[in-house]
Amino acid sequence: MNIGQAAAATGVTAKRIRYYEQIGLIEPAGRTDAGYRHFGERDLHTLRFIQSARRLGFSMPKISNLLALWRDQNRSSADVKRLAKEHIAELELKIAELQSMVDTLRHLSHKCSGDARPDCPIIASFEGEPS
Amino acid sequence: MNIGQAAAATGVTAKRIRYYEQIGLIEPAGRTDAGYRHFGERDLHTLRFIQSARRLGFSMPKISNLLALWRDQNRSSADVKRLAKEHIAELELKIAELQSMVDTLRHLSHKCSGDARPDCPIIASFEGEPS
DNA sequence: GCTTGACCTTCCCATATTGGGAAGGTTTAG
DNA sequence: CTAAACCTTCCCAATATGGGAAGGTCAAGC
Repeated sequence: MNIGQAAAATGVTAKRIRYYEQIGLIEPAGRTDAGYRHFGERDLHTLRFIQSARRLGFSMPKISNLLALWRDQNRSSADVKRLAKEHIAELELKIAELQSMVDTLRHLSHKCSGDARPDCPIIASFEGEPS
Repeated sequence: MNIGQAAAATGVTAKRIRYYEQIGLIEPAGRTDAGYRHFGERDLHTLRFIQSARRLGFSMPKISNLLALWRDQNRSSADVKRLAKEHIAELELKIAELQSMVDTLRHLSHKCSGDARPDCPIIASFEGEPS
């Protein structure tokens, strides 16, 4: 199976597969005599694993950790759970930051008449002291 | 006032001030005979404006729009409010994505025993069909 | 007046994670 | 055999910023 077929089978684009190989996230794929990469079931499995983790917002280094645990038959589920909890904490921190922005903007927006006049508390707040 | 003092006065690093000038977000600063940039109150005001908008998560192109409205005495507050609302919508979309990740991870994490055994629903879910 | 340290300048490189595309080789179907 | 559809590597792009090098300038102390 060549890279295009592997991409179609896993949802990971060919570009990304090459990139993952380049940064060492995955093992270099085997090559045909002509230099084409070829992928087996095991490779597809790994790519699907990466795709799943990526959808949950894990960064490349974290995915690398998860892959290592995945391959480690002697892992403890506690290790996996810890990584997951750390990631949850980071996501929630980010959410809180974004929510704080939304709250501020909603508040300002609520006070803005939104008509043809130029006066606007949103713009005005940007002029004020850096809070 | 030179760039270091302007940075201290506004919270925008010297590096960022130069970058903002380079991409055309702000007007090129005046120069001394020796080539040093110098900044006046008006410049500081602009930098503080940018800093405020940045803290609310606006991207550079959006800040550019906001600056244009700020300088436009004939703006309508409706225009500002529209930009704000669009930005709120984007932030909330991002929040929803992150929250969805958190929910999934919490669910998986809840089912993970987190002990010394290797079995882990989190890892297992990454192996499954790409949902 | 000179030295020294703290500034300033521009230029290049790096980040993380892709996507786009060019130039050129390979495979496959007709 | 040809044409299309692949594949390869390499370079450039994006965001918004930081780091650092090489070199010029300014201000303070001696």
